[in-house]
Amino acid sequence: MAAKYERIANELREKIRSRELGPGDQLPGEQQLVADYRVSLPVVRQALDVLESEGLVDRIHGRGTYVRAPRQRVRRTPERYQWEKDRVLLSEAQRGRTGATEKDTGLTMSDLEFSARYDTVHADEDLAATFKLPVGAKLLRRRYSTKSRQERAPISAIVSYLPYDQAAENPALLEESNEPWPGGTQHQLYTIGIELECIIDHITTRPPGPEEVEELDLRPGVSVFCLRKVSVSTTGAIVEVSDVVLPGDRTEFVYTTTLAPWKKEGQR
Amino acid sequence: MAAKYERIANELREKIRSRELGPGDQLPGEQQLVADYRVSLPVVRQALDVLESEGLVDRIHGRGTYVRAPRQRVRRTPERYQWEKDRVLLSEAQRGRTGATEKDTGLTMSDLEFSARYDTVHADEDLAATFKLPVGAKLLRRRYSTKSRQERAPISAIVSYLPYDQAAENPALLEESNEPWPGGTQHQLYTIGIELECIIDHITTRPPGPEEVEELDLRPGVSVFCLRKVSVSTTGAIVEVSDVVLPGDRTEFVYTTTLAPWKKEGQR
DNA sequence: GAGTGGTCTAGACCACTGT
DNA sequence: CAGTGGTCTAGACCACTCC
Repeated sequence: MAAKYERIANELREKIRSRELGPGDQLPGEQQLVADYRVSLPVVRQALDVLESEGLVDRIHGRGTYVRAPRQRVRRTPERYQWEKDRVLLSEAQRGRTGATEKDTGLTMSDLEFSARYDTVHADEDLAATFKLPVGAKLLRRRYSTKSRQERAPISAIVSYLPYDQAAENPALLEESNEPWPGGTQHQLYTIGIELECIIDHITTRPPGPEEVEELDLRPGVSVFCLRKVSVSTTGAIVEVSDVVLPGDRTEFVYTTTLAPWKKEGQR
Repeated sequence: MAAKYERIANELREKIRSRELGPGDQLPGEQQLVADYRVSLPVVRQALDVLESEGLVDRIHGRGTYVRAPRQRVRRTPERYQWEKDRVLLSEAQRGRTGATEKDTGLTMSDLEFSARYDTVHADEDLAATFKLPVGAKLLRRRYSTKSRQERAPISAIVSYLPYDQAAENPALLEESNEPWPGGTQHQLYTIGIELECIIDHITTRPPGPEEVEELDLRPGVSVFCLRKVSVSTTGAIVEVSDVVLPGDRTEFVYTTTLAPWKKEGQR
């Protein structure tokens, strides 16, 4: 009852799972499969479409179809937030020496190409709800892009929002030409008297749009992580919201929850 | 230079993004598009394949192609871990009354269909590294499935691993017939003298296999979240590892990181 | 039954990668 | 150059949904 393309996909998938075809191995050519299974070319291609969308194979034009190897994931932990906060109180020279991206990647400042674009937008329903501001509230939008100079590997694309009136308290914060700001956003907030109490991470996943496939160099079938970072000040106000899009096959989030001890004895 | 199917996909995508076609709206039929764009049927279908894999449209056999509406996401926060820990010290009657799944969903015990299967496996490289045990170490594997009795909606599929020798200290823990255990895993660990110090969540995403598409009722293009939960006892030992697979379009993780205050004054 | 999407054939021609 | 995947045509027939 199963469709022919499903049968072919199933058999090839089984060979991959059983390691008969290991990572990096080449699959039979399309014409070979046409002959093996006595079907037409589009059917074979449809079967390979399935495997590609499951992330099992890579198709390389002019070379062949290969079993995809799992990718090395970059770990992202919330420890960076405390690290960033502690850095705010250092001298400007110390703050300028290195940023959070360098800490993550181990690259130095000179390896990185950094760009920032500022503009103002009005809060849509979603942002308004997150900020607990009315729809249409004026926001400063800051878009950051960091790339490695060597490889054309894009490291991250970040969109950050600040309530406009809050940012305007220090006019220097409205100028994109001041980027990269030594000490980052937490230091920028510090210049207008804001200390962060906590940061709330919201993690979702979704398929990428075509721009993101281009930008993040994603293979077919790979989803992206969306991290929405909500920063809360010690006064309880929501002072920044930022959205980070990360490649789903190269990222891992790690969060540790410490539990309060039982009051009474509980050991045997 | 763009392929015909890409042009069609781009135009339709633009209509969806601009809200000219809103969630739930029907797209033109395939034959209609064939006529509109003067291309063959497979080209139109290829364009729709693209939009489907981007999660923008649903294709319903015999009815039509519709703009997909975003799904309501279920929030998952680590507060449940503390809640589970506190519950361990309650009486058996109190523990039996409700479990973590009910807390999440608001459903009652009688609405839920619970099943558990136990067996033993040997640690592969991945599990061995997580447990910090040698490869091949004996593990008790416990697979849980919880479904709502009304809808055929599967709520979660969980695989949990315990070091076998550790679990064997209380023979009752080796019997799947004792499930559902009042008070859950943390109470089970309590019976062998283990108190949890912290739980470490590792979050990744990947495309689903065909079984998961079936099991979780996933639409094409939707990835799954994989949550690996590592439980550490107060003695520093890794006492449980569990893997949870969640639908990527219906799940959101929320983690709050509280930051230590600056020692000196930092307000203006 | 009318309308819709799902599968399949048999072939053509183009574009990219390697030697 | 040979070998490989990428795009496309012009049809045929089946399967599902709704009236």
